[in-house]
Amino acid sequence: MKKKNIWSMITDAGLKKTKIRMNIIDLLEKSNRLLSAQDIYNNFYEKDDSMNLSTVYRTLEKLVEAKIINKIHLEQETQILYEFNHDEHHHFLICKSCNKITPIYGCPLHDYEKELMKETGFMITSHKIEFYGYCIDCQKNM
Amino acid sequence: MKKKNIWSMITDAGLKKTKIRMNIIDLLEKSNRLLSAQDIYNNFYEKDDSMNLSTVYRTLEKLVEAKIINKIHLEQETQILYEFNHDEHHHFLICKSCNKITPIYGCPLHDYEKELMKETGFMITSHKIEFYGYCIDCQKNM
DNA sequence: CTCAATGCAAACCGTTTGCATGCTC
DNA sequence: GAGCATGCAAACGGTTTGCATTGAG
Repeated sequence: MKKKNIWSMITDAGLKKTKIRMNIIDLLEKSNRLLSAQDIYNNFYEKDDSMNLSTVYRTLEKLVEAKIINKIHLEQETQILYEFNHDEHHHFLICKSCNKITPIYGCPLHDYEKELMKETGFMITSHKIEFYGYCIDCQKNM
Repeated sequence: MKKKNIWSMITDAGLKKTKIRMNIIDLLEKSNRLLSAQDIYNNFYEKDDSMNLSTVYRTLEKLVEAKIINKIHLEQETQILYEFNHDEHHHFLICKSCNKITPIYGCPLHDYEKELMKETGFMITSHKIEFYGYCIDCQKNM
């Protein structure tokens, strides 16, 4: 994503433009996998960019509030993971063997939720699905 | 549940029969809500039954392994929760206002999983759904 | 008598917080 | 210059572990 676009995401959210925020958004946007705070910290640390774990956590918190990124809490993961928010509803396939996490777009719950709400009176506003199993590669090695 | 049945669940799992295990299974079986290790500890502590948090954790671990109870990791909960295993597939409705957790039986994902497996090649072995929203009582107070 | 179960204290680990300093607006 | 952002160190909170002791089979 262009630098200019990221800057404007930051200012549109009422946040101050700082190099750290810019870099973290950029990293998440380019990443093809979910990243933990520690992953992000390591990434910059390895490049000799000074970075502080607390700052990473505080930055991630702000970016989640601003809906620039999503916070993902998966059952089997000890760490909280983050992804760039592409504004597309999705869930995850999680391989129990290699831990690879694959997003899947599309969602089967729309009608079911309507039905559930009618039955229970509970007002459903969101949901979360995790699928567990084995990815193609791991199936081959089994 | 009868004491005898609980004793046999323990021995069937190859575990030694101890008062603590018996009591924890009994408590979970009688509880109408999910309990954390701390909840369980408190319950006995309040009754002046000596109890140790490490032991609670170790006992819960064993009982989960033995499939006598289920371990439930919910996104918004800081603590891991436990329930007696009634061997009925279910998910949870979670009220964002009062935090009440309501189990719902029945599941809409069966066909969808088949379809997903065909599309992706991923072998799905289990899944987890959490529904978030507002329970009837909290809707009234809104 | 043996090995699993328990109690206690300390460690663990991801995350959060208090406070002093730096930097954006 | 005001107030948000950052760095550092310490705290936090749920959970786990090491080790000595107890107790079930």
